[in-house]
Amino acid sequence: MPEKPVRVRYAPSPTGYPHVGNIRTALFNWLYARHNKGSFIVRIEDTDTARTVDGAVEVIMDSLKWLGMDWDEGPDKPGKYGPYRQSERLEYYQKAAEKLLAQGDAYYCYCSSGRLEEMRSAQIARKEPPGYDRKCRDLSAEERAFARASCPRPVIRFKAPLEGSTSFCDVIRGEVSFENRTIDDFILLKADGYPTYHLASVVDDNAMDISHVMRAEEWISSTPKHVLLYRALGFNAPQFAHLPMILGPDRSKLSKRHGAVSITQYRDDGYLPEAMVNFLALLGWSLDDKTDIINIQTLVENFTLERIGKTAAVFNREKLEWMNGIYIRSLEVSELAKLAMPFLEQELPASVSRPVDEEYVKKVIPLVQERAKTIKEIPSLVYFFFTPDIEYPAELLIGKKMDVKTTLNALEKTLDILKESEEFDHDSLEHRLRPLAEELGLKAGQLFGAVRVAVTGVTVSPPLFETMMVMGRQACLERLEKAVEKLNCPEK
RNA sequence: GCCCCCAUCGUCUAGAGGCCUAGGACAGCGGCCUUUCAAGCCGUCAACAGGGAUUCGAAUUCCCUUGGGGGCACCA
Repeated sequence: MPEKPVRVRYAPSPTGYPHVGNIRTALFNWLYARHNKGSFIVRIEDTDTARTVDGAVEVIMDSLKWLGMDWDEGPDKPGKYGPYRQSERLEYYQKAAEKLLAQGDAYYCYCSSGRLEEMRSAQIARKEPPGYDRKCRDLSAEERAFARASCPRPVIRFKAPLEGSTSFCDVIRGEVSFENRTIDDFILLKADGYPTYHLASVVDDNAMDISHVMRAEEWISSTPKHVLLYRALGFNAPQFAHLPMILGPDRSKLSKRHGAVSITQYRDDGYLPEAMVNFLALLGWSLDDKTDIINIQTLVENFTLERIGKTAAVFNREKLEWMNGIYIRSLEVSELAKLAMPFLEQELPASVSRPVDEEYVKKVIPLVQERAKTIKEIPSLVYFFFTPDIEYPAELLIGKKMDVKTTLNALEKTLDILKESEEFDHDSLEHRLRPLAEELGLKAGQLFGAVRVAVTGVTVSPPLFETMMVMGRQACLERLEKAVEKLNCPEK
């Protein structure tokens, strides 16, 4: 039996920016397509005209591109199954609805949203499951004509079976079964002529020859509706794979109140796409019992549905950070410098002249590469390399078990030594300053601490000698002199 | 309320009846290295939700309970 080619789709609705859950779904679909040399299709589900957000489609596509997911068919890549925006496919849904109407599998419903709302709240008050009471299901011709007069734009509902059960085989969860009496007479076509998700996705997945529907677990309870639709329409249903949910730290469905959930936020926060992909892949999937760092090619080579888990996963930002650090450290210096540029331009103080010198950035970057967890934090780690002046309180110069006198003396001696020679590389600094500490009866850390503050303005910095080297002899001497001044005239 | 799904360290997970004294990773803690901070290395803490059943043997199979999550829109 020849295997059907794998055709999977990512079907976002442009009602906002894609969050990590959506993107993880996209990633699994993409990985599955690439692993099986199949097709990855992007279909825009813009059937909710009221909630559609301008520019959302662009952000969605950008997000996919950023993460390295390419698509074979999509709104900007017409294939033989297009168009790929549901708003441009209304006729298909219309036709399907009419077929169901003609077959007696669907009916017009004239109920006002007001009545529906009242009905629902009454049901909830009575602790009954909310659902349509099927008032319009079996209207006579006269009743229909009468209703039509007051409601010229009826919706079309599916006539769900009242008895029996509907089941399907989920690739991840196995057999899932629902009692038909729990299935509502859901709406197929809305009053505005647009389809609901249920109709549209079934019609399109069929028309586009989708082999596997991979989507989040939240869809599992609407799947029997889809199965019923496939059947009524005479379509073969695809394979279903319901992916485990990604939850917030409070174990509830991810939403805005969980902070950064939009994938673009992570890009803006200085995360690398490689780290993001790696991390997301591990939310609900694993390679084996020990591998955490997996590049995208390895992911493609090894991605199978069998290794997808069933349990919802909490989005663990600390692990993402750790992983991002790993990827930052694996970058070439010039690459990291390039990635850091926009963040430096953005975050460096106004006193730093623009444009920022990329060649200088390349010299600075190696000093923070193993210290940064995100690219965004780089400016705060290196700003003193760029600012014409540094600000810090004089007391900062005085370290543990030090006082004004000893600190002043240490800095003056340091200046003397540094002025003696033009040499300013790591080794020469080391060979001259370390003995100085001993000579002054100070621990290396005490001397270097004072010099560090004098040169950088902070107590935490990259290794001192490398820092001084990159900063240059002239700048260092000037800053040391300023520090001495500060200690001499405390009011300064 | 009804329906569905799920259940291993705080978190992500490995585990398809004996390999489990339950493995890895993040976080935490301790240490080494060290001029600060990191990085790196070493070590440590920490879980099979509970109860039955099947079996010579169960984290792994079945049932119940409990817990968590999701769904129940003219939203997707």
